[in-house]
Parts: sequence; structure tokens; C-alpha cells
Amino acid sequence: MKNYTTLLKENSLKSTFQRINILEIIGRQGHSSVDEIYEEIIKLHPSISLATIYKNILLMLEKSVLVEVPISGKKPKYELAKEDHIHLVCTECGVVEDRPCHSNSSEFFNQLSLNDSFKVNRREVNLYGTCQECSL
Amino acid sequence: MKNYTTLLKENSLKSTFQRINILEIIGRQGHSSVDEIYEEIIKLHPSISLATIYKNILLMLEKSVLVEVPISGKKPKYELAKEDHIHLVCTECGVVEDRPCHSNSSEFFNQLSLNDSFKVNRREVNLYGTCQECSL
DNA sequence: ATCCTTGCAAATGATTTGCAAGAGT
DNA sequence: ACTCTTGCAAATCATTTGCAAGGAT
Repeated sequence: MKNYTTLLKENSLKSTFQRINILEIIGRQGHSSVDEIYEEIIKLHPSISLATIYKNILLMLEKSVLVEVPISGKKPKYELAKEDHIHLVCTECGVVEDRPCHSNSSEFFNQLSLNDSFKVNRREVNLYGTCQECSL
Repeated sequence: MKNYTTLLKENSLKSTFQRINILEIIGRQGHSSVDEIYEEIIKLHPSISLATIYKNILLMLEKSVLVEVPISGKKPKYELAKEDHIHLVCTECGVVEDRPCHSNSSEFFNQLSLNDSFKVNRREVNLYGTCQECSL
């Protein structure tokens, strides 16, 4: 999915310069906080308001275009909605990397909530540690 | 571990009424937000300040007496540091339940970060869904 | 033409800080 | 006695809101 205009329209959101740019930045960075998006977007669009970014992130979360990634001790980041995966969170530099889930993952998670009347809708797996860069 | 006074002293923190009560409330509730702690603690100690709760949570996080549980779209909760487990988070009522990790969990997680120069220190697994109460 | 979105500024909410008084060892 | 902790109030930081003007379909 590279065409953010259609992604927006499919979700009944008007395609604006601001929204497309937010999506492009998140797509490029992988995982972005509000501030990271803002810092990047003012380079192209110096008059954009932080409020606009907040409003749009909220909207796009509601439409499930974006997913919130809450991070222990930090401000949350946002990513494009995509297939199931896990996060490696570097506690030194704050970078977040994706890793695919293996085919046996569903099995594994089902075991965890088995015998439960709890109905699971979404999984979130974060492994906190030190990335290669920061290990040097 | 039921003696919070020793838990505090082991971590070189003075044992105060406020700290013990914060720990007792979290111990009783399992997972508490700042506000949940505050609402509960003023019943015993009406003059306590929110600032005191914030300061102590921060301190106890640093000493690893507490662990922060970030939750998608909500304020974080705090739990007593304890053995590895997963969280079932009800998106209706916000309740968080613990479930033990199976013995094959470590194996599973090691697979996920295998072939990686990423050094994992801590795992966080949250399954979001609907609890039994809220399914009725 | 209509409705939705933007940018601004103000309002609200959450968390942190500084400091004098009080509590723990 | 000494040092750390508390409670208050103010300061700071983050997020939300209302509204008039501009943009998308």
C-alpha cells in the first residue's frame, strides 16, 4: 500500500496535504511519536499546527488506519496498520523495529488465553532491550 | 512478599505510610493507575498529595519495585515487580488480568529475536479484548 | 454549495518542581 | 541530629477544544 490518498478515501477521510504527509512520515519512519511527526512535517509545511496532527492521529486511529504503540516510560508512537508483528524497543535510543511473527504464533497466544472466557481481539508484544547500534 | 516495609528497605527507600499504602493498594488491585491509587489512598489519608504519589511511583520504578504497564489509548498502570506473565486487557472496562507464561515461553520469545543482535532485557505481552464480565 | 478540515489561541488535563515543615532512622 | 520525604502551590508540558477562514468533493 503506497497510495495514501486511496487509503484515506477507503476510510471515508478527505485526502489533505496534512494527512498524506503524516502517513508518509510514519510510513518512512516506521514508528513515530507526535513530536517526531511534527518536527518532520514543518520542514515541508511550516505553518502546520500541532493540533492538526493530534486531531488527525485520533481520527486515523478511530478508522484503524493507524495503530498506537504504547511504550513503557515514553510517549506513544504510531504505526500504519499492518499484519501481525512484534516490536523490539531499544531502551537506549528509543528506536522501534518490527519483526514478523512466526506461523506458530497464533497457536502460542491461543494457549496463553486458553480456558479463559476472555475474547482476544488484538495482540501486542514488545521486547525491550538494546539494539545493535547502542550495544557498541 | 507481603511485607512492604522490608521490600522498601531492601531497595534503600525509607518506609513511610504513603509508600506502604501505595504498595498495598497496587498489591490488592493488581494493576493501578495514578488516579486509582489516589482515590483509594485518600480514604485512609485524606491529606495526601497527588505529587507524593507521582514522586513515589517514579522512585519505585527506578528501584524496580514497580513496573509500568503502558496501555493502548489509556493512562499507564503500575504493578508490583514479579515473575514473567502476560496481561489480558479488557477494552470495555479497562481491567487488567495476569496470566502465567508457559514454560515454553522463553523458547518462543527467543525464536522471535533470534538472528538478531538485539539484546532483550524485558518482555511485555498484552492481549486486548473483552473480559467475561463485559461479554454478558 | 456544502461539509469537513485547518490553524490559531485559549482551555483543560497531567505531571513535575521548589521549598518550608515534618517524619524516619 | 541528619537526611529524606511530604504537601502545597506554582510551573511546566501535553492534549483538547471552539471558532472563523480555507480547502476538498
